[in-house]
Amino acid sequence: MSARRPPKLALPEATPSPAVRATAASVARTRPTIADVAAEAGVSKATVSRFFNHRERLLSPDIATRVEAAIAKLAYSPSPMAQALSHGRSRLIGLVVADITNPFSVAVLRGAEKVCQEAGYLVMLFNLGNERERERDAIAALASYQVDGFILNTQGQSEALGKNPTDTDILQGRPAVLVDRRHAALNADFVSLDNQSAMRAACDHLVEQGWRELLYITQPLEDVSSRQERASAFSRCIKVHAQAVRGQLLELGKAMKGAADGAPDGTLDAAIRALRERAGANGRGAIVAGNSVVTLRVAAAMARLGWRFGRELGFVGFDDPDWAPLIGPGLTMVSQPTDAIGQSAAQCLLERLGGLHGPARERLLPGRLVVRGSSAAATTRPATRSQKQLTPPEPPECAAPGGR
Amino acid sequence: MSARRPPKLALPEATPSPAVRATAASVARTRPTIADVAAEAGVSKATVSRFFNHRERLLSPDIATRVEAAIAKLAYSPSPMAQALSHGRSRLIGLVVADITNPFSVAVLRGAEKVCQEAGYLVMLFNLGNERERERDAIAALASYQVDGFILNTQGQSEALGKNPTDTDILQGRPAVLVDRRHAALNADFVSLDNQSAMRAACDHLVEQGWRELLYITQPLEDVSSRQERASAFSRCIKVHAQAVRGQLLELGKAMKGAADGAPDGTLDAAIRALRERAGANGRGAIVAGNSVVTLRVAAAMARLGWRFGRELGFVGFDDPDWAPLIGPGLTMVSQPTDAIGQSAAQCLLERLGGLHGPARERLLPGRLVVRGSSAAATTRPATRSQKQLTPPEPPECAAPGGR
DNA sequence: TTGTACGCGTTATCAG
DNA sequence: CTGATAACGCGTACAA
Repeated sequence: MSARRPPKLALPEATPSPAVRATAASVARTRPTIADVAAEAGVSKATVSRFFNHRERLLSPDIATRVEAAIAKLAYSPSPMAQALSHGRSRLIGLVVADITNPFSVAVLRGAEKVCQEAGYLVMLFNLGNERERERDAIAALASYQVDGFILNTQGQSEALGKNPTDTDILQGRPAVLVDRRHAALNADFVSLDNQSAMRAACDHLVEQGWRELLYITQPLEDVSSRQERASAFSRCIKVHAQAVRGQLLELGKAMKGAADGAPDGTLDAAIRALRERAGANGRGAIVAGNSVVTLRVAAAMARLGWRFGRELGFVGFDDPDWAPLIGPGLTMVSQPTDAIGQSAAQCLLERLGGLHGPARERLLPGRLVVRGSSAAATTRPATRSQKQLTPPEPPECAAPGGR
Repeated sequence: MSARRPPKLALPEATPSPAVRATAASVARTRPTIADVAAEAGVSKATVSRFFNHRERLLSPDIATRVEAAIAKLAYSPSPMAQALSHGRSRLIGLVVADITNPFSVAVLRGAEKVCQEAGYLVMLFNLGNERERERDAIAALASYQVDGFILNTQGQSEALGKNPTDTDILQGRPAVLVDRRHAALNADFVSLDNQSAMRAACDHLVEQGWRELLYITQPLEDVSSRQERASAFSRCIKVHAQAVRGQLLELGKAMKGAADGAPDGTLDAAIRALRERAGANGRGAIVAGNSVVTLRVAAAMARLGWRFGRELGFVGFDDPDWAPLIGPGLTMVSQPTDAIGQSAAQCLLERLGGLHGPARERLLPGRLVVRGSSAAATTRPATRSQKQLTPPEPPECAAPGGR
């Protein structure tokens, strides 16, 4: 509204405006256009356009250099907006994230963004803030900007999409890659941790170290495929080791939107206590946490109880945040190749954008078990440490350190 | 190249193509255009356009409803791309982040994105990955998409910008808001933590609790204004308390790009040891960490030494990550109002976009000191705990828990 | 109050 | 090999 270029007068044969602007462009308030370059080089717009797009088709070296010079002089670069309008591709990639607060999502985002940037794409970000109803809006908003493709890390399984018949079109026929969470109604490539194998590695390790009573703690399964897959993988592991270990699953309540969800804390504490009791006095109960959010809550619970990982209870968690080595004796973690996941997703998408057709692909990347103190052999020291603390000192009331 | 709409034939008076497409649009592969709506409603494109933009100007109720119906029927929404091209505004906001890995940046991003979305803007994200040379490219790339404004959280002070004369134009005259880090060459609004007061609160607290030998640890000051401000604020605090405490500053070496920067760890350990020796046997040495990255490294060092916060050394850090309560006795932290910072930045920008002129503004938000165990009174127990551990057991070599 | 025609910056088609 | 010219989808003076 302020520094907008004054509309050109519609004088039929006045001095051609582009040229005018080009020469007067010494103090140009606006980016040079292809017309400016054309005028500067004394050629037509089409020629300049060809210089960029159809370089293979010979344009006489003479003219080519003239155009090149003009481009350099004016520091011209094509407007992606106009290109999108005309040519149909925006060189934009829409990225929808369920919760930007989740370090996993950020790590993936990072990997994906890197690849996209290197390929000349820009990322448009939409954060759902854990409000899954907004998924439709997010995709629609992105689509309205003509994004060339989508990378989706969202909850929405069947619910949000698929009801409305027009939903099939929601992607506007543009390719999409799903990350970490499958999407029933969408046929798209899928990239994720190999949850099955990862869980297997975690459980095998615990069993091997002598932990015998396992508890898997997860956020609400809801429609989130990765949570479901890990949970069922856990069950399967328990079955495999049936003669040696027992297992149980705890699904945390939904976190109240932003609230400190106080009640669940109580149930979490109780569940942990119960685990220890089930395991008996030999200290062979261990927790498996479904992701870093759960890990955080479990660690807080342990602090409240005055317990220490690797002593009262064993522990393995999914994700490997920076701080995992610093909690207690260090937390044993299944490290996800987040960067690779993000990069892989972006590459998948780029391949599709490059014209690759065919059925939806699935790319499962292996996790890596990072062993630290929290899962150290349970059998070697129950008599020493655990027994000693069998009845742990009552935690100093609620004067817990975390004054949140 | 594949499913592109076939170019309309240039038949002078053939059946008007929009209408054709509208009726055949039952299986439309492309979004409806304003022409489709116009045809459907039996009015001109201009009328439909007016329906959106100049609602106040009377459009006969009759036609208004017809248009409305057509819009609803076709599920039409204007193309922001075309609008941007024509009208000059894209409803896009460019967000440049120095390092998306930094939780602080993410938290700010979150707050900003929320406000932007609510105001109908979409965020285009560009992550610098700590490569400051890319700042120019980032801004240029975003500008090429006609973003209406910028939110910048980048290192670049004078270096990257300001040399090239065209750099003044780099923002294309579009408003920008700087977050956390000032930018010498840019005149733009600035939103940040009130570093001066925050540091003051941190130091006062430590002094009050009896810590007497302070060490401020920061990432390389380089050109990052927030680091510089905190460092000088620290010096000032030391001066204020000169008769009671002594202070020193440690600037960590640049982290090797992605590497485990092994060497600096050694110097960090040495510095911490030296601090404790300076403080003497009364255990009154305390660390102040400039942000959560430093906190992480310090915590790792403490683990290597076998020391515990609040016992061998006191601690206060900037930023308040989730895991702060879980390290040792809980870490005392200066919590930044990250969400508010992000929101405030976005609001600043929206005001500018709304036409607000005037000189660059500066908005400093207060931090909040969250007291936990790591800074608990130093004077009450040096004789008990600290003395006992005066010569800490040599750490078990480099078999540190963190197998990174 | 509504319709017509043009421009925004590019690309693609079709003559030359 | 190069130059007009028509889209792309929309906003907006200008005319009706």
